[in-house]
Amino acid sequence: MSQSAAKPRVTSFEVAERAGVNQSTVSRALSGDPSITEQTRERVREAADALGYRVDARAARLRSGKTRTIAIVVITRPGMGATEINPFHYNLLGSTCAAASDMGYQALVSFQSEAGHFDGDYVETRQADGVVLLGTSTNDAAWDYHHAMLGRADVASWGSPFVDHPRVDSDNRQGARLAVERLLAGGHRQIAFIGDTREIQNQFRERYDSYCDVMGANELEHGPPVWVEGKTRVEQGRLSAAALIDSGRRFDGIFCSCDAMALGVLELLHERGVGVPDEVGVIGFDGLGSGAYSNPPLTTVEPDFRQAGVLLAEAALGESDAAKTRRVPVQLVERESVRKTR
Amino acid sequence: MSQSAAKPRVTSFEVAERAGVNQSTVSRALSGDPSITEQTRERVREAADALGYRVDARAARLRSGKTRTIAIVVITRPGMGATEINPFHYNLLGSTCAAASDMGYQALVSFQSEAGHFDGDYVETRQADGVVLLGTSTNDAAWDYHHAMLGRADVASWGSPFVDHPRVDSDNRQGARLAVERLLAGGHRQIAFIGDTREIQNQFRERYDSYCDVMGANELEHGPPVWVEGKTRVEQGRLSAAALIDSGRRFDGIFCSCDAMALGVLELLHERGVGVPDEVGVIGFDGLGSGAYSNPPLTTVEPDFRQAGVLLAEAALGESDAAKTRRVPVQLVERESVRKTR
DNA sequence: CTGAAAGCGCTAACAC
DNA sequence: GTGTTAGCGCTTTCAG
Repeated sequence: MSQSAAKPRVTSFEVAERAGVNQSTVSRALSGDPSITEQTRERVREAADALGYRVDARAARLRSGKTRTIAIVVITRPGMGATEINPFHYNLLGSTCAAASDMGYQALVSFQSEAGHFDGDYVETRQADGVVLLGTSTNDAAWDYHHAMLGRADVASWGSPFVDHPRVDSDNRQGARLAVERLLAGGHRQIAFIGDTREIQNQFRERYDSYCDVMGANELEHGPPVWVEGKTRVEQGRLSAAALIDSGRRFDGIFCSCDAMALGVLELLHERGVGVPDEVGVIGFDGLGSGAYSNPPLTTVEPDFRQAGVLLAEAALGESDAAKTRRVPVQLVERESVRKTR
Repeated sequence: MSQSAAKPRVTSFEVAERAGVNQSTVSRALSGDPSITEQTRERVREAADALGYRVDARAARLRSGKTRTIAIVVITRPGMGATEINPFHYNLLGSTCAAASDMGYQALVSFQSEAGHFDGDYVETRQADGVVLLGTSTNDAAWDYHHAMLGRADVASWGSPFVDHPRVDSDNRQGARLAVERLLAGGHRQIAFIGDTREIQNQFRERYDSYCDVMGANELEHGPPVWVEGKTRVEQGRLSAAALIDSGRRFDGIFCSCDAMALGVLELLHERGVGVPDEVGVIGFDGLGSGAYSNPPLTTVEPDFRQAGVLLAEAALGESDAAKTRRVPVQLVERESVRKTR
């Protein structure tokens, strides 16, 4: 069929020869160096087009010392398929890629779940100028592996289970406030918090603390966090809701620490014949798309993903003060799992 | 604080000196060349560790002529945020990244929506060995831009609106068969098809054709495809379902060309007081996670995403016959939008 | 089994 | 404004 000869790569030298200029002039002309005459640049361009020449990015980067690339590692759990990854993390991934692109950077992405395949040395090996870590906080081996780099100026992260380093995160306190106040506005008074607040779950603890504050400010009692272990967040939500009901504790509202759990809560409430939002109002956190189709559609607190991507990319590229935690603004997404305000 | 001097990069020459060997020996030792004595390799390794040496990937790739990278471009629509991207495409993206990783490749990912930012020249610029194109088929400008590369041996795609090239796709005929036969098994007889079957929508037309075949084989009448334009697939589903009801045509089952539309269909049916699955059975296509939380949970046809990723990566790397369309096996995911079989 | 030498294709000082 | 000259850091013949 075709010739078995290796593709004869066209180099800048050939372009130079055809355009009748020096090779370095080709480089300058094509990279937009202003000191090149428009006329020369045009001649070079023509020669390049005629030859089908394209700059070899590897050589350009080696010589220039730059990578113009940002690495994004998404932590998942062993055995987890692409469909089981939390959509929240996909959103973060998409936003970070977009932000990187806007900043003129490429995105090298890697899904990591198992020991032996962990890798965060993108900067050391000169593959990227910075790295963004995100994904499930429930893969200890993965986070342990990456722990050491979490303080670096060229590393940004979202959702790390550690508390000893700066990060990018939702404005959890404000989000919880929005949620609880909305529940109150709907006439819900006995509001329970469902979520894991162990020390390492910093985000959830911040949401819980803020929930307690808002309840207190309204002279209402807050309860202890309700949380039952389960394989997935959805299952944790189901189990927690069941435990809450079975505990006999009275409640007419639930603030869930995340949407995936809220979806499980909604399922269980439905199965137990508890009406939402009439008997019990429910609000989640994360802005999951699935919540728009749940029964009933889930009211939730959504972070500004675009902004999240920007902050993550900037932090990884050292364009912001990496020494402090950055907060992403949140907003309430009204759907139908809370009673209407009058 | 720290010294303002540029980071003094450690090279293989310094490692060589410390280990008392030649620079080329360092390269061989570290790359696992079997001709190096275990003893020498160990000495080199120690020196490298002591100096914090890491191979510069840019230099290694330039010299070796390889990239060990696959580019993945996800086509979206202008103005679309990360949360609005169809989860189906995220799943495909995740699977392709995973497959690439398993094959020893990196993944360079790029979300593209607007003219001026389109780019598919990853192979020409030696940034990747192949490219995978996926995403929404409803961005003409983007696909027109990429059209020319769709036939290449180093390019694979999913969901292109063009019909003049091989691709990777679900086994649409088999999927439609599974769906319709399941509806039939649930006692649904008057089954309508909702979806866009214009020529360029090859996937949907295949699903429609297969639906017709199965209906015919069961001596049942098939109807014309029902489809109403709308901004999003969900809206299209809502509008189409409304149109179907308003047409007065009798139906007790709906096979939807995709889950996003099915979710809209479910919403509208609920609003109109039509019971699912008792009065009308509904099945979608794509295996969207959101379907698990819809009202009722949506029975659907799901492609094997893992396999999809493998086929896409292989096709992009020329490891399979790029000249022919590859089919990804599908399976029925039973949820609750169809009547139980007896 | 290891050393010597070449050079991947480009960018960037430095000349003129 | 353009040419000359190095050399980025590595892999890979080719010797021995």
